[in-house]
Amino acid sequence: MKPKLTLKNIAKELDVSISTVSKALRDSSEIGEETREKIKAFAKHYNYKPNNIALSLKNRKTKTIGIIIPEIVHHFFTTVISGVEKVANEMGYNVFVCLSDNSFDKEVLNMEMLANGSTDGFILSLAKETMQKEDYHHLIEAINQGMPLVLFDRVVEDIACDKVIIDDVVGAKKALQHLVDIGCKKIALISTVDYVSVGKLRTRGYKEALKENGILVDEDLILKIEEIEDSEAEIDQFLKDKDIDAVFAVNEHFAISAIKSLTEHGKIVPDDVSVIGFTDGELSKRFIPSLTTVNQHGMRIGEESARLLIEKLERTPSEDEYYKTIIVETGLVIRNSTKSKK
Amino acid sequence: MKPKLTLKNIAKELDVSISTVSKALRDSSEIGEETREKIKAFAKHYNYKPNNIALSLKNRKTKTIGIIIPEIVHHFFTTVISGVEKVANEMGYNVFVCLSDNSFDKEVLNMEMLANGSTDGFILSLAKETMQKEDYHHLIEAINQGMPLVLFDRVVEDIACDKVIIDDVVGAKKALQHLVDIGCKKIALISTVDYVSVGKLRTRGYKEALKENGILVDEDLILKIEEIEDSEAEIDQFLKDKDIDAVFAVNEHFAISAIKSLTEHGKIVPDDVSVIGFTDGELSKRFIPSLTTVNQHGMRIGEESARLLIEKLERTPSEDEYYKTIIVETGLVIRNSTKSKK
DNA sequence: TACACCAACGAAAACGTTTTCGTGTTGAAA
DNA sequence: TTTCAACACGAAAACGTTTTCGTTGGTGTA
Repeated sequence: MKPKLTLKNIAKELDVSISTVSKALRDSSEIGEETREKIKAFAKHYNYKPNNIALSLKNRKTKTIGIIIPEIVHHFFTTVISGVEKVANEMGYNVFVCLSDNSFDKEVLNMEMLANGSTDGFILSLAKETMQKEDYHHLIEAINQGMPLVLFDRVVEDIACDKVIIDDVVGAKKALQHLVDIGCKKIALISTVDYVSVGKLRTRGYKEALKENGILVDEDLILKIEEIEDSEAEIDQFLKDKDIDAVFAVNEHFAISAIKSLTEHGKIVPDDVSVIGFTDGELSKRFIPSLTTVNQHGMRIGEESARLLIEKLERTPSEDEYYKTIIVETGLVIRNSTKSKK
Repeated sequence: MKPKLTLKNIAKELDVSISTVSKALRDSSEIGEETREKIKAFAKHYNYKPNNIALSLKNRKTKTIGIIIPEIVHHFFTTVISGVEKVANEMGYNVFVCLSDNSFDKEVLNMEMLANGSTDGFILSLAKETMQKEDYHHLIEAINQGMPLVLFDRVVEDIACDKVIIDDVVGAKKALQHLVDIGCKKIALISTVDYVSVGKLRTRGYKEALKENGILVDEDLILKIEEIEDSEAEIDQFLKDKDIDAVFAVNEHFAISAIKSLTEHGKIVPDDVSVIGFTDGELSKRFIPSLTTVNQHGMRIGEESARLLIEKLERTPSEDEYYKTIIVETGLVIRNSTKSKK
């Protein structure tokens, strides 16, 4: 294990000063051509690479961004990471991935770890627990420290930062409109509890779409799930002998549980009941019947978030601050869990 | 945006020297109790946190580890990340996640980025392209630089480093034995091309198990898939009017494609044909019929890898080097895509 | 009184860079 | 011969820490 090659080493070896080496490698015109070439040849031969940490310390920027997500074993979030990675790498940035496990404490801890110089900025989707507690002091603190922050997907209105979200309401309405268009009238909703922003918004879209189509909202047809763990039994209990012709679920797991339950109770999907999910994952694509879903475009969300963050990082901070909210459009992917248009 | 609090700032504010502040905060006995308490109170009040970058530079270690994976939108790899994160955080380490997209060039690039001081060591699963090229110079280089390296899942024998793998051969044999035990005799194999180590090993397990049970290996029953993109059509073509009573697939996607194809050609799974997959993901759990699979325990692989790496990082490098290979046992998860024992 | 010793603190180097500001050596113009 | 650029290079500060090694002033002992 040879000692790591540094400017100092090169300088000593070539009997010049450290500054000369540094300048030569950066093609400064201050250095004579002969020495410059000699130094560059030497550096190349011994594969010199400047030490990132030293650079970070000097420049007071690390060229890395941190992303904190509630859980990684979740198709949507992995596509977001994928998008972030992509544009980050294109712009010469590294990505720190941290998991909050939906825990408030871990989220705060992660932010503190990353805020101590490891990272130039954050991309964050809030933990469920955080949204429940409504305690955002760690976000405020980071912003006050001058750390740019981009929230995505699970955001909260009153934090002054950039945001990337999808049109949850519109997305839900698209799904509902499709169900209405194919002739459904008794449409059940399987959602999450209201403090998860997406659950609330999609529920709103569901209700609005129904009203717009002159259908009465029946609260008995709405299920709100707290714990994803035992959702399957809960959904089965809920759907059992309900008189419905469609189900709109706010994620693919709920959608699949619904299909399972319906099938077991002798109903045919999509002939008797049509089912639409949210989040277009592997599951939706490969399930039989394949699922009609609202596509969230996680990759694009990641890309936009990273772009937003890096843009802010590379601007002079003197320019007056303003924050954007980018809304990534959802799309409806029509597959086999819904009837075809009549 | 107030200027970041540093030792220097505190020192000036309290009219002591930088070293005094540093020592006070680290509870050195050199500092008188009065000043010590004063400094600690000040630091706490203004929420001083030492700058990570400066610490890294000073200590020549970053307390972060890098993990490079071929693709993130893949249940197995996300569980591995999850495992790595878990033990890394427990030990006070951060995790850099990088994606190689199965590209050799991106893998090399990622390693170079991380090797320049950003990271104390690597956890890596090789890109498909790398295994095909059999070019491992970047690994060798990293090791020579004194960067500990742990390979997992897709490993290559002759690199001197720690490895965490599963017993692919044994896992495949477990699956095959189960198929034989429930009375299957004409068992097809859907695998990947041989340069992907896991494909080769699972194929070997398949063949060995057949031989041990006195069944002839029929090469016509073996399909090797190059491109995952159009695997569905390829599998359908392959299975169409084959006379078989079981399929063993080296991942869940192939398994599901097989079930689809079989079902479309009028065969019932599992009554007519039993299907076993490898990698126990969401898909396997929720598909109908749910899939019998070989469970790879990605989480444990991640945990073991991180433990191995950190152990090496925290040992004095003087101790004589030796490398471990940890084999994480696979388990057979029996669900509904295989007949019950006769 | 002289000496040693201890407690409490500060100066400075080091980690590996970049960059500003010298400084010494040329060559040519006056 | 003197003067002055231009050229080629080096010294040193800075980024924020930790740590080694002083340097004080005061106290106790012979």
